[in-house]
Amino acid sequence: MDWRNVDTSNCSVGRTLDLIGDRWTLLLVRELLNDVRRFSDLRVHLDISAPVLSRRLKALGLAGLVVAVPYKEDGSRPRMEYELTETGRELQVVVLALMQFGDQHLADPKGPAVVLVDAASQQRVRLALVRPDGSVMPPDSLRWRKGAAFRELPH
Amino acid sequence: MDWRNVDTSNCSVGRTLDLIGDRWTLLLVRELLNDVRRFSDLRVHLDISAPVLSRRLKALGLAGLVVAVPYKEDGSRPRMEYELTETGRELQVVVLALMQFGDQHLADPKGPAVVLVDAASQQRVRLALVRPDGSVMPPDSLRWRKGAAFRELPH
DNA sequence: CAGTATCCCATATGATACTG
DNA sequence: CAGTATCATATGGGATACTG
Repeated sequence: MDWRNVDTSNCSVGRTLDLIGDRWTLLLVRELLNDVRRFSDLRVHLDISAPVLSRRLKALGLAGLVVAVPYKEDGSRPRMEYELTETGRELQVVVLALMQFGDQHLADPKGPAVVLVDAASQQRVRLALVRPDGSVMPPDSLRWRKGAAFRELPH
Repeated sequence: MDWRNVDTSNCSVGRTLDLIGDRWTLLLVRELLNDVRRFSDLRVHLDISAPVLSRRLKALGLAGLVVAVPYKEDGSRPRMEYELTETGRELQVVVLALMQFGDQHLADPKGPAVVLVDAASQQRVRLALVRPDGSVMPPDSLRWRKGAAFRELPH
């Protein structure tokens, strides 16, 4: 398959980048994955301006990745907490991929700031390519093939 | 671990986003991973303007992710081909993560345009979290723990 | 044709000031 | 305090015109 003839207007990489390909969204997702849910916590921890945070949350809501759920503390007005939807939580793989690349190639010489572990075994885990039977595949034997919605480039 | 106290200025997610977190770079990496290597091929296939393509290639070169190697066709002046370095090729995991999310949640109802297969077995493959022994872990039992370069947030 | 320099514009961001 | 409206600015992108 010559990739130059693939109609990439239909490619999931580009579609996903349209959704989350700005400087803040994935950092925001990282926070939400780690249960930072309140506007002011997000604002302070990300060091993001309030208007931008507000807009990003709305955009993610519109895309169905985040929902606002009200909570109430004694004596104060109800406020909102923001949490990832099931779909939004699946962005985890993107955040982890960024983290894995950064840890390997841009990291602090001392090592990673954060490591990923399996809650059950406490072993460190990583992203890898796996076959349907669950076996791990070497990254260089990956091939891209035409899928159901494949389109040749017109002309 | 309360993530609100983590000093995220040292986080690999953010560091990687600084490097490739714009709307073009990862699409460019997708092309390079698929052996589209020439300036004009990249320009046409991505539908990107020449100045931007030029700037992105330079930036990626500076970051050590891409190198320009000269080639010569009979009768014409030598030109450049752009290819990913070993480090650059490791961005594959990021591109695949975007693709996997998009295929699952933003895709054409007909299915994915492109599928990933293992060259040896021709089986479809996917990104998953695996333990050191190569066994696959369920995504919801993932935990983030302090790593060697962990820093608490001042104050 | 391969690539770059220049200029212009769209968009994203932050500061500030505001509302409930 | 939780958020939003408004505005100024920075950054990234494209059009055009240029060089070798």
